[in-house]
Parts: sequence; C-alpha cells; structure tokens
Amino acid sequence: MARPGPDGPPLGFLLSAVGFGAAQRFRSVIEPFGLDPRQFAVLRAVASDEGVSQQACGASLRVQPSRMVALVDELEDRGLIERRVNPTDRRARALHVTPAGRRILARAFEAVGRNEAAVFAALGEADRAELRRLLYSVAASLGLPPGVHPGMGIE
Amino acid sequence: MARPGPDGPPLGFLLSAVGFGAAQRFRSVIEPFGLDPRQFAVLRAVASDEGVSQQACGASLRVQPSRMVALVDELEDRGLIERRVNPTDRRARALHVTPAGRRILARAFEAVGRNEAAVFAALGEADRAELRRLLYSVAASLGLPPGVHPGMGIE
DNA sequence: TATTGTTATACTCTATAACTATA
DNA sequence: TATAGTTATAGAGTATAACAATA
Repeated sequence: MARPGPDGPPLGFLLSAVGFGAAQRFRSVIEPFGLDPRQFAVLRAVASDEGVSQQACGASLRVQPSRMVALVDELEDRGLIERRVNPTDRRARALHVTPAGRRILARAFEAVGRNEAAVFAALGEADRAELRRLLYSVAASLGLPPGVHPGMGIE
Repeated sequence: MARPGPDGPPLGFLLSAVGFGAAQRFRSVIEPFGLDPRQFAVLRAVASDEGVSQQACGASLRVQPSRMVALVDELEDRGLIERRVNPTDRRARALHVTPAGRRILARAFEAVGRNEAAVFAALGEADRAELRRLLYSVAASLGLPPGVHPGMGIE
C-alpha cells in the first residue's frame, strides 16, 4: 500500500500484492500433498543435498535451529525424511529423503509446474523472460540474496 | 519455492520472493512513523472516505470486524483518527482522520514515495510500464481483486 | 430478526533462552 | 570453550463465538 496515482496503484504495492497472491496460490497447490511452503523447501533442499546437517539446511533457508527441529520432526514422523547419525560428528544429524519423500516431492513438483504454466499462460515466451529480467533488477535493488525466499524464519 | 530450472528459479518463486521483499521494505519505511502496513492502510482508507463506518472500512480492506476494533483503538489512542457517532445509525461509528493523523499520513506518503523511487531507480520509464503491465496480467490470472492487498486478515 | 461494534476465550505460531551431548 | 540439536516457556497474533445496543 503506497501512494496512489492516476495510472493505478504504486508499483511497489502492486508487486507486493501479486507476490502475496502467488505465494497463496503456491500454498494451496502443495497443500493437498500435506506440505506447507517451509516443509516443501526443506524436503527440496535435503533432496538436492543428501546428508546435510539440520542446522546447515536451516541456515541455507534462513530458518532458525529451534524451528528446524519441529519442521524435521513432522517430516520424519510422516516418513518423508530420516535423521541418520553422522559418523564424523556425533552431534549432527545427517538428513536424508526417504523413497516415500521422493515420491511426494516429485508429485508436488508436477503440481507446482502445472500451476506455474497456468498462472503465466497469458504471457508469451518473451514476456516471461522480460518479467524475469525486471524482477531480478528489483531484487538486486532490494538487496535480496539470490535463491532465498525471505520470510521463512529469519530476517 | 518450486521447480528449479537452467535459467534460475521458477517465475512464481521469484515473484513471491521479490513481492515479499518489497513488502518487508515497505514495512521498514513506515515503521519510523509508528505505523504498520495495516494501520497505514486503515489511515489511508479513512482519509479518502471520511465518516466511513468501522466495518465498511474493514470490508473494503478485507479485515475482520474484531480486528478492526483493536486496529482503530490503537490509532485512536494515538490521536490519529476519531470515532464519532453516526446520527442516522447509532450503532455505527463514523471514522475521521484527525489533523495529527493527516500530518503523519502525509509524511509517511512522502517516505513511501521516496522509497518507491529508489527501489525502481534502476528501471527506466518504459521498464516500469512494462512491469506494471506484466503484473496486472498475472494478477488477473490469479483472480486477485483490483486494488486490494491480500493477507490483511481475510482470505 | 438482523446488524454494529465489542469482548472473551482458546489456539497457533514464534522467539528466546536454557539444557545435553558431543567436539 | 564452542557447537548441534533439543526442550521449555512466555509472548504475540489470531480466529471464533458470544454479547449488548440499536436497527
């Protein structure tokens, strides 16, 4: 919400509102798989870095250690990831995705991909590239770290 | 967070992350004035519709009635808005911005405008218009109501 | 009987800091 | 002494539903 103008709401307001809408949509798309955005992020991070420690995983996602515990607890209780002992450091837990976790993740990815296609269906190839370029520019201007979604637990 | 690709994160993820970053920035810009985004929205809405009832204001912003009470309480305690009696319906409160409220709002608007200019400084006039057009397209695709920021209290 | 504003309650989410076991 | 993980506790924020006054 910001200064109103003759040509619609301010760009920052529009950007924030559309981004929020996209996040809401994403949440609803993965909800049928029993995942919320943070759980999805952890599952995806562990899948792409098997054996990562709990706190290292949290650090890359900007999630606090004490929140990682509950997050990993839920995923482990549902049999989607495992805590294994790290032979070189017995304080740390090596996180691994189970076969069931991979199946859920793959199906969720498909649903997310279908949703992306639907949301940006009205835009042609050139428009999507243009939107990506413009968003990167704004991200840089805002000082956002690349590849990290803010608001996951640490600011 | 969604399907990773060779040309960076998925557009939906990027959009959500940048939108969140813009919202965070907005929050930090108005924070020195003692306002959070919802208070700013209420103040702005009342300023542009003097005498509006509390629940009508909440409905236009998608804020629940019981939250409007606390929200208006705070603004009233700080002398920024007033609850007056509505002569035609004594159940309703007519909301009005006080002179002090107008001063705060004007100064906050200035700060928000300066921030907008800074955030989009790297984009030329044509790029801003393009970004606006693309965001409108996505907003329509997401089914977002125009002029309303989701996440203020009712989905 | 419906509506405006209000309050009370219970619930979720979160940060903080203390604790353990290892290093 | 420092670190990985865990747990406990207290606080903020919220939705829900009940309530009083008025329509």
